[in-house]
Amino acid sequence: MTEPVVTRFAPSPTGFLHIGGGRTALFNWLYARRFGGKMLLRIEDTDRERSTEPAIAAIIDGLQWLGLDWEGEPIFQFARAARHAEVARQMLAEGKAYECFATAQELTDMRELARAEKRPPRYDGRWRDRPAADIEAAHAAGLKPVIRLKAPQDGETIVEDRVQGRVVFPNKDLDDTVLLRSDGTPTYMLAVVVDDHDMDVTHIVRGDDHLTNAARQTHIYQAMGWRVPVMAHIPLIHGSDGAKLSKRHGALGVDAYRALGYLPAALRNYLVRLGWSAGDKEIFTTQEMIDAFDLPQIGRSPARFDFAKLENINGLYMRAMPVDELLAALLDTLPHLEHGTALAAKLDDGLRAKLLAAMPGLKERAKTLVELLDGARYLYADRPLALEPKAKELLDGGGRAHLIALLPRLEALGDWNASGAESVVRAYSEEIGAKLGSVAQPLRAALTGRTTSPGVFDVLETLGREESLARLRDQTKD
RNA sequence: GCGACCUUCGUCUAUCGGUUAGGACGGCUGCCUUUCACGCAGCAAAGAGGGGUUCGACUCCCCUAGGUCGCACCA
Repeated sequence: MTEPVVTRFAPSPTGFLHIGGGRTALFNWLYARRFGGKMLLRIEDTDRERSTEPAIAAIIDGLQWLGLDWEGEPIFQFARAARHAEVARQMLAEGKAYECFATAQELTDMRELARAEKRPPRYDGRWRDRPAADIEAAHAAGLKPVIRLKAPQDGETIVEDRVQGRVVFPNKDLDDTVLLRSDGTPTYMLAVVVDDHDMDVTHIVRGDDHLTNAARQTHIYQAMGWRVPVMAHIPLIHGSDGAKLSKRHGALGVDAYRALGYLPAALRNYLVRLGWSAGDKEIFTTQEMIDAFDLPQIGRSPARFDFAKLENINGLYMRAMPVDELLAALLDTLPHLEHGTALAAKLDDGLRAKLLAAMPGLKERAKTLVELLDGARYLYADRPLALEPKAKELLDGGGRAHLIALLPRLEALGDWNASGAESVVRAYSEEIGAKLGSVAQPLRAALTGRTTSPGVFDVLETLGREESLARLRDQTKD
């Protein structure tokens, strides 16, 4: 029996949950699910200057919207500062760490000198082996030291990464990491290691921007005699031009994807295939993802974010979704959609029924909820309808005559439904020897104000007799 | 500057020394059709460059180029 898998998602609340973070969370979540373990959420808020409450709320909201849950309450790293300091002091007592009184100015000079000599900027270890007397003197002078790790100076540190492979770092390239600042607060490097250890994290899955940190953190694990968790550093997501992901590329908060009308299940499906694959399979249910997910299938090269593909997958999900569920998803998302309030304000049982009736025709024509909402506008537009320019042209260019001719025939229609309306319109167009399109298009223009919509006969049916005829009369007047 | 990592169609990817290098998105044709979509059928499109190793390299090794990340008392 192996120990249970514990993964964690550990965002710093200095901004919103962006798309790369969302994917990292998804991978952690999937891995935990796959192996019957759990995912923890840790908010890395030790940077008091930049951490904000709204960011914390946005991250939690983003994860929930994406459908990714975590075990227990979120752990706030800052709240554990005393424990982190305790570990630093323990390392100091054990000689695994030392006090360093180098001033900010000294450190800056050190870096500039290194740069001038074309060496990598690195702390030179000037307090590493100072006699006790020097340290006492510095204390006596009222100086506040940082605690630095006494990292190995020779040999190499090996990170056995499950995605990147065996990565070797010469120890001479890694300097003595600061563990505790001079004000007594822990650094990220210390806090992460202590927390991952205390939380019994077995697998660390994070962006490969942390790969070199992994070597430094390995030193801390070794100094404490703790077992190093399995590491998996996944490549970052890039923008469509291969450069760093920017706003323009999709480096938006996940809440922005909700506002753009993407379904969480579709976004998950898109994200899981960015950097991970299982043969040629493209579409996965959540369960299929869980069953197929594992670390070896994660690629080592960065992927570019592609809105077109996301849109395609979202369209696939929308079309596959039962109409009542899709409608529910649309209505739930209304507060987040740009023109959502217009529909929300008019929503009643009648409109709800019309939306549901129109949904089969609507969902074939939309790739996002935004497009779905837009496509549904004719259902609740106020009379007389504002006509789009092309729709107006259609009526002015001879279409109105057809409406005038059709109006009495439609008024005479017994049962008001799509097939009945179709017979009437077809009979008329045959009578006058016109193509069906030449009659159907003006009809559509008058009924929806547009030149594209679901099938006109379906439009007539869902709109109902009164509304349909009224809209036609509106357009025959002038 | 130093270090690490990456490099298959425009994009996401399959391939785990032997394939006509496959799939998906996007693009283009066509079919369907009352519009727009959907759907269906088809077409074009790739191993960064150069050296090795091998009977045989997309696959292994080296170099070059390009890209990304990292090098804080930030996380």
